[in-house]
Amino acid sequence: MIKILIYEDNSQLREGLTMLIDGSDGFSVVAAFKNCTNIVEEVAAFNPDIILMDIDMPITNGIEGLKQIRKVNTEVKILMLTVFDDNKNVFEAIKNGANGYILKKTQPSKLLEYISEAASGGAPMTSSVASQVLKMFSSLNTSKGEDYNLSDREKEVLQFLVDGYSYKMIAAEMYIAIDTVRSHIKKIYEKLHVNSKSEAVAKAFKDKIL
Amino acid sequence: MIKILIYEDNSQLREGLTMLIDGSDGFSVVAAFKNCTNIVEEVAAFNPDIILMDIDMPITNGIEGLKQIRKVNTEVKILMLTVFDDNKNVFEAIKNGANGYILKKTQPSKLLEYISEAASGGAPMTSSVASQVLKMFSSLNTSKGEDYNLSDREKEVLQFLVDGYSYKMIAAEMYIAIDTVRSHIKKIYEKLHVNSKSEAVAKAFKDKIL
DNA sequence: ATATGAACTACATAATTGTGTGATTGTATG
DNA sequence: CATACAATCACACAATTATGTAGTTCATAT
Repeated sequence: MIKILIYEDNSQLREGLTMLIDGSDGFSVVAAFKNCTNIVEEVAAFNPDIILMDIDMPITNGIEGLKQIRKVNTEVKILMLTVFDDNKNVFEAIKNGANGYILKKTQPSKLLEYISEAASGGAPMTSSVASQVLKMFSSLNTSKGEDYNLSDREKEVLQFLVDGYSYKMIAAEMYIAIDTVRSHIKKIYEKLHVNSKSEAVAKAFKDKIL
Repeated sequence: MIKILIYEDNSQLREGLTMLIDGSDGFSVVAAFKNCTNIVEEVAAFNPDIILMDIDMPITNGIEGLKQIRKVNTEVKILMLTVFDDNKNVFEAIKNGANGYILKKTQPSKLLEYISEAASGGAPMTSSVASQVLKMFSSLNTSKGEDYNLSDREKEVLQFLVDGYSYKMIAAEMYIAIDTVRSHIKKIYEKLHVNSKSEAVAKAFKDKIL
């Protein structure tokens, strides 16, 4: 028997969900609340397997609720429910350890299926949401491709800059004169089109040089 | 009518898939091949809506096939098919622009559903695969948790540092005296345990402050 | 009510960084 | 062979940054 806890501010939907789920074999709604004000206590008290969490709720929204639970409980599966597959929320939810993200327009039969999947360790997602996730993923990972063709030695120096070394320290580490370090750095700045250490460091991170 | 192209080395499965899909209303298999040696030409010739791509194929594997198509065609939807939801392949496939990732053990009815979803812009995934994707996502993105409790104003200043502003420029942007900027920065350095601009910038990136 | 801390300003000094100009050596590459 | 370029070093000057000490104001929390 899968124990389910529901957070949904719309009372009609809340009751509808409860009836649907409770009326199905193998599923049991242990409680349903209209806000997540006392969510931590409630989760501890009812010890559910799955939480259905509406995102758009007044006072404490679903993302906040998610964060609060995850601070104390990483076990319970949390399915986010929402009307829109809006980019920002999807991202936030995933970052904070949601186990699935489904749209409210999902048909009842599917919903039960999703709950089962989540209970057995899967991550059910409406496919439009999944599509967004994939896009984010591949965009996050694409390197800018920009190539500043730094020489090997210049890359070494840049690495030291990123690691917070002063010119003097770099000179010592590389067994070269401090003026040589200056000279390398001057060249690096030209190639990266910057004119300060911190800009160079920022660019090294942003463009994933090194 | 959704036009489908199949790549699958196992002839039994290839024919099974073809029969299943071709026998369903609204779906049409335009061709099926046992390897992706000439995939670019084939895709150009048949102009399918969806490609079902087996990952585990001899000679040119599915990931390679995927890459080759994506070089010349970003429109066609590509569904990866595999026996295992093995981590590395999932990651590679997503990075290279796959539109979905489903296990071969998926029931036929589901498969058709997945194809439809992909055709309409979704990203169907077996939920166990989705679960992996989410894990990757959150692990890639997990902030170190380190909280340096910078004040709002300090965060603003740090952001300017990251953007390569000098003290003078920051003072101008924030309508405060340069000495105030110094003062904020001193505080920031204390909180981050650094003692130079570039170190602060590096830490801001590394620990995803801001 | 008082203490705490954020935000602000000021002045001074030392250290580091940024920039210009110039030079030598060795290694490729056409 | 000439040219280009990476890597090395040097000197000088200006600008920026780092650090210390010190004070005011305002809001918030104990």
